[in-house]
Amino acid sequence: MKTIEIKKGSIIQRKGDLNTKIYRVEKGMLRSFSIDNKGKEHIFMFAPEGWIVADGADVNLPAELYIDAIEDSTIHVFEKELTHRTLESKPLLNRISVLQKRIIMLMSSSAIERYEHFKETYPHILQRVPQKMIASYLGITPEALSKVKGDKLREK
Amino acid sequence: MKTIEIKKGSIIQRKGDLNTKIYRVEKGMLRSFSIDNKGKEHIFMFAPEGWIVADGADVNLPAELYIDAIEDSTIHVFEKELTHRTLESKPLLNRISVLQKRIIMLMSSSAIERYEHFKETYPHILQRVPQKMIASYLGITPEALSKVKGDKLREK
DNA sequence: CAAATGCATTAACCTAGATTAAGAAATAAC
DNA sequence: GTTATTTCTTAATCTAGGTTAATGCATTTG
Repeated sequence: MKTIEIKKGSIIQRKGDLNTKIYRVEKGMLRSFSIDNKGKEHIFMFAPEGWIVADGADVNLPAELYIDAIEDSTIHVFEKELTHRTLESKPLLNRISVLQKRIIMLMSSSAIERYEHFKETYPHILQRVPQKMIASYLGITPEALSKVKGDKLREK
Repeated sequence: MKTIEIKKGSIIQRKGDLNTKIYRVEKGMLRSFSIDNKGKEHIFMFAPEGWIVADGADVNLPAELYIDAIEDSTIHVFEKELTHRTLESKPLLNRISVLQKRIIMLMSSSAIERYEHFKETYPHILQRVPQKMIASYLGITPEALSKVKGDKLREK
C-alpha cells in the first residue's frame, strides 16, 4: 500500500492504462469517468472520504475509466491482485446492488427524478461538487439540469 | 437446492417479494425486469442456459425486480443465504464489470450503437427473443428500434 | 380451419433533452 | 481589488426517440 497526496485536477488513471489499482480516499474527493467518442465526459462515480474507487473493468484488460481528483486529496493506493484474494463478498454484493439501481434509474426515470433521487441519496456530495458534474453523473447536460430544476420550482 | 420446471410466461419472482433466491437456468430462458410508475417494463437481464439470475438488491430488502420465464424452462433454485458464504469474488467482479459497461453505454451511446453492441455481445440471445424485448433491454421502444435499424440499412 | 393474439414495420406528430449562444454570478488567480 | 476563469442560467432552435395509430405477418388458440 502506498499513500499519495494529489492536487485537485490531477489525473491518476487514464483509459487504456493498466487496470491494477484500487484507490481509497482518505481526504478530498475523486471521481471516475469515461469519455465518449464525441469527447464528452460521463461521470461514473464520486468518491469522497472513506470511499473506494476502482475501474470495475476486467483486471486483465486495459482501464475503461479515467480517475482524477476533484479536490486536493490524500489517497491510499492498493494493488487489486493483492486485495482480491481476501475480498469479502458483502461489499461486492452491495456494489452490485447500487449498480443495478443505477441502471434501472437510467432506463426508467426522467432527468428530474434522477436528480431528486441523487439529492436524497448523496446530499453530502451534492453540496461539494459543481452542478455540471451532477448533471454528468445523471446523464444529462448542465443546461438541462438547470432547466428542469427551474421548471420544478416554478410549478409549485 | 430445488429444481423446478416452468412454462413460458410464469412469473417466479415479483417486486416486493422476499429477495432470498438465486436462479440457475438449466434449460430455456429467464429474464429479470422492472416496471416503472407508468407501467412500462424495462428488461434488466436475459438468462439463457447456464446463466444465473438474481435480484441484485440487498437481501434484507424486498425484491426490486420481476423474474419470469420467456421460454419453457428448467430452473435450479438456491437460497442466497447459503451460497453467499462460499461465494467467490471472481464471478462477482465479472458481474460488476458488465454492469459498469452497461451504465457507460446507457449514458454515452445512441440507441443504434447500443443495439450493435448487443448484437456483437449476445448474438445467441438476439436470435431467441422478440425484438421488442431487445428494445426494452436497450432502453428504447420497439418502434424506435425498428426505425433505427431501418435507417441503418438505408444509409448504406 | 378460422379467429384471436402477438409482433414488426411505417408514418405523423409530440416532447424531453441536446446544442448553441449569450449574459450573469460566483471563484480563483494575480 | 481587479482580472480572468468557471459555473450557472436563460432562451432559441434542433433532434433522437416517444406516442399513437394503422397495416401486414406470424403464431397461437379454440
